Amino acid sequence: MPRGYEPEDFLTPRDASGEREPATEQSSRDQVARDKLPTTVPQWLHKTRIETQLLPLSPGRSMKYGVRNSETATILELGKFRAIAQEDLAEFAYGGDKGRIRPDIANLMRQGLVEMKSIPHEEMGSRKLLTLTKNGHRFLTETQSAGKGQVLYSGFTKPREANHDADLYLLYQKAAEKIEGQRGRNLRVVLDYEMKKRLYRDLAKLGPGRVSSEQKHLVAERHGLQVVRGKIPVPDIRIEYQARDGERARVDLELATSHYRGRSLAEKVRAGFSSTPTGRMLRSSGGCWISVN
DNA sequence: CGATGCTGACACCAGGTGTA
DNA sequence: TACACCTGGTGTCAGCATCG
Repeated sequence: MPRGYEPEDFLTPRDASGEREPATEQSSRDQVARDKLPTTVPQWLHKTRIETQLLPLSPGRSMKYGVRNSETATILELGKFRAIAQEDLAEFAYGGDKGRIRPDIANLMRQGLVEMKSIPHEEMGSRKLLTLTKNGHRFLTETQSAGKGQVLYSGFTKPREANHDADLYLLYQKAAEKIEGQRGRNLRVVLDYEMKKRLYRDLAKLGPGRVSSEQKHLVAERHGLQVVRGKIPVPDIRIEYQARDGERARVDLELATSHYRGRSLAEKVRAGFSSTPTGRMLRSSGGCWISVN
């Protein structure tokens, strides 16, 4: 089911110049693919094939890339979440069709746009995670494939963080389903990295030394956050969207992993975040609750 | 009385910003 | 680029309250 962005939100000079394929030329296979594309992918991506040439990162030959619509959608998802488990991507982005995801991933890896690693996992032993490479990041940036203001990430971090990022993708899917059930649209993903970056920048602007409680409250409020016991807890992921009535709305979500201590979780709850069980529990129980701030 | 859950304190780590 | 300083995250231990 396509969800989210309006095509005009993502019009690039290429789109405006009419290079987009006419809808009438869509094959039935493309129609099937459209129905299974990731939830955060703009609809026009279902119809395009991007061929672009990127300047070399270092002196040498420039690289020319040929990427199918479904592949662009896939790297866009990877850019938004930094790391996604291959099986989760197959389930949500390809409707469980592993036969379709394999050639896409192979093509992206062959072109050096995507990287795959087997990351150790506490509960699952290990799992195959995918992430964008630097070239993949440049590809999305220069083709303007992501929406306005959508921050993209590339490269693996530490194993625990990579697993955490991958779990957030599952969490997002659950929440997005609920938001769209309430007629929310134009969903945008904000990870904690981005929120912390903005938050700390504003706190740093207040100058050296101790920040007063009042100043902290003002900064937190500006970012849609709350001060809890002198701290500003940042949610793992924020989903910004357009609510049914047209108003901008957001949902802050926290992934409650097994190592979470009572106090930490209590602070998050006080700060108004929604909580959900670990990735595996998400998969088995489907449990997730959402509160709109 | 023991199990359980919550909380405080502490240490260490990672990531961000500002500055020299 | 290195460093200092800030933040939150994570892990451990211990004390306290509650419950069966």
